[in-house]
Amino acid sequence: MTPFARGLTIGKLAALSGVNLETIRYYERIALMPSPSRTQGGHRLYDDEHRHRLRFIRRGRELGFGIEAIRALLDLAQPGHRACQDVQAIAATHLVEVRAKLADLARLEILLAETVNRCGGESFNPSCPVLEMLEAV
Amino acid sequence: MTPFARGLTIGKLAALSGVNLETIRYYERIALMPSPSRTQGGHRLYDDEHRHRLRFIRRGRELGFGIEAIRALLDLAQPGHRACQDVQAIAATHLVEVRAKLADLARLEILLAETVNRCGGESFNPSCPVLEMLEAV
DNA sequence: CTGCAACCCGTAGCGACTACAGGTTCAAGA
DNA sequence: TCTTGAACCTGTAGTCGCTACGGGTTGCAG
Repeated sequence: MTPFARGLTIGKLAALSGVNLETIRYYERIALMPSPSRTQGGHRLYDDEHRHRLRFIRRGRELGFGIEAIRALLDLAQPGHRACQDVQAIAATHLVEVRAKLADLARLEILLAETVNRCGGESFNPSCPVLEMLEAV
Repeated sequence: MTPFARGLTIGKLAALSGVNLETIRYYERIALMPSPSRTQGGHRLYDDEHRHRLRFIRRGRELGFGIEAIRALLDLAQPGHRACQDVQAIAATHLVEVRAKLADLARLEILLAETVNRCGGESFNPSCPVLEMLEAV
């Protein structure tokens, strides 16, 4: 009946945040998450600030940002020196990369779909279009 | 003036195939490429069969197949037991994965583009849409 | 025959986790 | 109060597909 439910265990935080328990420890090891306080026995105890930060990280990962980008974004999100322009620069750079990957993957999909299709088509094909593509001179 | 230009060095093979020299050695280590013959001094010497196989592997990688898939495809491409149906199954599975990634990335692109756009828009925005997205409750 | 580019091997690093192994702590039920 | 066993701890190694390095050897052209 404590008024403030302080002190989430790592397991609870993991369940609550949707981030794997081992990933949380990993984030601490690479100093993306700060070291939380501990029980006398050494178990980690997290508070709301940790939860917010972890949620920020998870969202960043979902948006495809790399760890270092997220580290930078977390810095830029500090109250006091919130720099929207810098944030936008990071996001814009990331967007360019996402679009490049998207284009690559789209090209791949077309090529692959077309080749697989020629395999399963109705017409008689004695050889294998997929192997032909891989073996073509 | 040897009639058969046998015995490509690994460097020549790398240049010729567009596969990194160290990658070729890596493929040998994981037994994706067979061990070639050697000079007396121990330098690798490749022949046409190696070149064909490496080209097959490179094409497979360009199509996004994983190493184990390529290993399976190489087996299925053996003259004697060429199994188009099995090949097609591997390719179809891969296509499903490619499409899943493509869909993920497309969703991501839309979300990211929309958010970044709200940053750079003409309208006055005192806060940062990117940070807002990352911090949203 | 010298010099140096190309090769050799083995190992470690990348990114972002994930999966152990082998031990300790916590908390709920008896 | 004691016991059980789930949850936690640390540290290390594995994943994928390479890439890079260090320190040594070989090959070939001048």
